[in-house]
Amino acid sequence: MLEHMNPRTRPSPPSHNEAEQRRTGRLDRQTILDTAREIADTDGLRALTLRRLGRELGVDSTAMYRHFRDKAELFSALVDELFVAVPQPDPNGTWRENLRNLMISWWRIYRDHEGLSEVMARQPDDEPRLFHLTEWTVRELLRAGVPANEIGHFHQAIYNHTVGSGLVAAFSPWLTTPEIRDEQKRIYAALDPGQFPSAALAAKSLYPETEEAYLFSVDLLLDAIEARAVREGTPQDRRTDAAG
Amino acid sequence: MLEHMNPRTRPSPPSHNEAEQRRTGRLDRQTILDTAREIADTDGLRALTLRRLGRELGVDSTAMYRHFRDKAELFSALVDELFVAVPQPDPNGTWRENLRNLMISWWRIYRDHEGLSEVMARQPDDEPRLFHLTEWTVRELLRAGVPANEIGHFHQAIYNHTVGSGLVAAFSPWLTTPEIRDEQKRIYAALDPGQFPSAALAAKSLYPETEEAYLFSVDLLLDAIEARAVREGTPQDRRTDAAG
DNA sequence: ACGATGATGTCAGCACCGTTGACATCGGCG
DNA sequence: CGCCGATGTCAACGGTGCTGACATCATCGT
Repeated sequence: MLEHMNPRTRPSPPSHNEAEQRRTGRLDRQTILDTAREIADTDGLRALTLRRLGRELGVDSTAMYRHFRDKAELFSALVDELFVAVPQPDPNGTWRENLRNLMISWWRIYRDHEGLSEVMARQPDDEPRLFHLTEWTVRELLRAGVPANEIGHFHQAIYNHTVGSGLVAAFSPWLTTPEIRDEQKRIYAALDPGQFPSAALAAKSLYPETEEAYLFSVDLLLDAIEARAVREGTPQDRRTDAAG
Repeated sequence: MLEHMNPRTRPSPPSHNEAEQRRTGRLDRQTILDTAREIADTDGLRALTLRRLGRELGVDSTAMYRHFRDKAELFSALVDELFVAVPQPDPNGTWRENLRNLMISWWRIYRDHEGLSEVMARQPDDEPRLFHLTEWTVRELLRAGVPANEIGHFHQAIYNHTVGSGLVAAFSPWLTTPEIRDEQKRIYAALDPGQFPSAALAAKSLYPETEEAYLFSVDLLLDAIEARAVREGTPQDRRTDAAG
């Protein structure tokens, strides 16, 4: 499969001394990744081009090919880095606290890196990072009392809501940028009550602050999970052993 | 603002006779839109280029500029068309039925047009179509008993979940394509139970069928909304008058 | 009937994109 | 010292959205 790599890319030192710096060029996988992330965070995904990256690094636009097979591999490494920001659940926390914290820190990665959210969401689910996220989510669901054979639906609901809300926020400046939110509020307040009575009535409450709204929806979902888990599975909170 | 349009684009006949066909060229806004949607549905968003569109229509790649100011306007018209597929809520239905149907048909648009889902999500919220969707959602929430000043959070939860799940599905072939789903199931079943005990335990239930999983999450969310609405607002189901 | 007019499609070409093959450089090692 | 491999550069390819100049051609007022 990977026996004949791109001869251009010879990424890692052939397991020489590990900590040894490849003092070869001014370029460096990590430097490239840092700059790339900065560009994406600042100016969005479309601005993250190899030419821009090269300009930013004072290097030719094709120099990156010595460190990454192609742009896709660069993206992959980029999001791998981001997901380390999701902390391991606290073994002493309740399942609900842990699930809540998981959903929040996960979502915050999307919020903090809007430009890369699309790339994160497209990253396939067989990466080690995502294995951990799944493991943690499933563990807490089991602790909540969800039967093992129903975990999939609950897990999917959480995944969809978390990643989905992250994507929506990243794609919807009118939900996240305060000035645009205010503008939208004004638009809805000025709606014709004859045509849109309900929206006009609730106009003042529409377009709430982004994180506050997400936290609300997380608690909403956790309420439902709790109710279902109690109804369908073992009600009490169990320790980490999930052998039931 | 629009006083001096792109001289190239002279889109609508100057309100001549309305139903009169502009028998001018072989091209036509509607024909372009149909072909564009077909390309996006078949081969994805990246395949939808002006050159491909022109080739498909037997026309130069720049001919579309006579009917759309630019590609963004074409996209905008494209998604405007798609949202008509969300049917108006049944006045005789309960709020829960109506909200459920709304969330399902909305989501199905994303599922049925994966290639355009990204474009749909980026579409700003001040389009007439979205006004209607907001109006309908808010109306049902009011009927559910949610107080007007808390509608925003509930509405945002529904919007995030619906659009978010649609985006996730569109971005995650490993969740939607049956063969890839099975492959993923196998990967999780073969996980090291020492390292990922919970995930290994629930492996068989992970990666459920896409629509079934979404329906589950919808009911989950509606459960929570119902519980909260009853707790915080007027419990009973009211008729369409939202003047409370 | 006819010529003006304006709508529509075509063409060449711009700047930008990711990517490749050939080349220059340069440092460390035998 | 001299090799050689790793790294960066250069020119170029085919792709993208888009523009200005041009050609065509139906319609309409005279």
